[in-house]
Amino acid sequence: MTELKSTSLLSIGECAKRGGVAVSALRFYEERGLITSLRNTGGQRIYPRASLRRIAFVRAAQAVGLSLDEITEALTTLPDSRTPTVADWAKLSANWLPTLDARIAALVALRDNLTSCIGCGCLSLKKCALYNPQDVVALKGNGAQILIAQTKKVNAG
Amino acid sequence: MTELKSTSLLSIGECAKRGGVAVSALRFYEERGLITSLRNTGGQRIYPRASLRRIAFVRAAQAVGLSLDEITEALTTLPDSRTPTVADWAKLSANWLPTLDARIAALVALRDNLTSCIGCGCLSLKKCALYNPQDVVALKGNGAQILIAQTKKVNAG
DNA sequence: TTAAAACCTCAAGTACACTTGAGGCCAAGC
DNA sequence: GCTTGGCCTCAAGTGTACTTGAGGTTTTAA
Repeated sequence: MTELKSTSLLSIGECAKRGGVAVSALRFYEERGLITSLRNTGGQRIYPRASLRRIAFVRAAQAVGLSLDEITEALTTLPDSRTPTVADWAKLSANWLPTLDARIAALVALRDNLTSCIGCGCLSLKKCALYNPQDVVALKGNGAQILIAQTKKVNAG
Repeated sequence: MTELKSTSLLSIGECAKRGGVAVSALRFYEERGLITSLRNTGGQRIYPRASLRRIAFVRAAQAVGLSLDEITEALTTLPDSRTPTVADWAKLSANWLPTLDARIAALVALRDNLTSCIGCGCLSLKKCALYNPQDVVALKGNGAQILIAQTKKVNAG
């Protein structure tokens, strides 16, 4: 119920609600350097409205499959000295397109392989996605590894 | 090295190599009830060749985005009393198609939204994927949250 | 025969992204 | 003024999916 001001300043609770994240997540993001906050005289966090876009970026980037470390790195390319413009954000987001495309392509390939396997009963064939680990491993390669949670390190041995 | 027999029995190391997983992962899968093993006289695990398909299923299911719990549940529908047939596996895999399709659709939607946002500079609009938390939240819903799950960095060798 | 490689169990550790809890301060409404 | 709820910090806990380590046994190759 805290409106703070009718201006563009938000309390952490308001910011969390509007940003679609938990209050604890905002504190965590700040600790990780993903977002920043100002403080009021009582020491409580206040956020300019522009923070919402930054939060939205973080969430969208997570949906694309980036880790918080990667997102942090991406955010460092934003200007420190001024509020980022639409063009700044667009530039960042454009970087996701190849990743997204790759992720989509990998899933489509898996689906198509499954479909053909199921249709033709070829499950025992080497090229079957179900039988050939390489097909699945390929999904983990450069940029798509998020598809399999906790990818282990590949033992070069 | 370890050929055990030229029959269809595999040591855990062989099984891991052929299945594309780590030895420790096989032990972990067994502990979780995802796979089973026999033992030789010395107490070491041996696997029938059919285990490879089960392992492949687990890995493919992970790529689809299922958790180990979900995979365990799916596997319980397989017959206990006999080695699963191609039809058994095909039936299980067919269940993934809707999930896969949904996952693909969500990513495509995100990509298209980004593309149009970037193209038209609409980043401030309510319907922008970058600005509207709901769009991102939808990607996390039921069964798709793995897309946002942990990314562990792979030291590319 | 013997040394190394592979395997065993059990416990603890790792990584990510948060959440929860304890103990206490600040701000708004009645 | 007082209560209530939001907010604060710091530490510890959660869930997933494994990996790593210690200490010891079995198997295999020379």
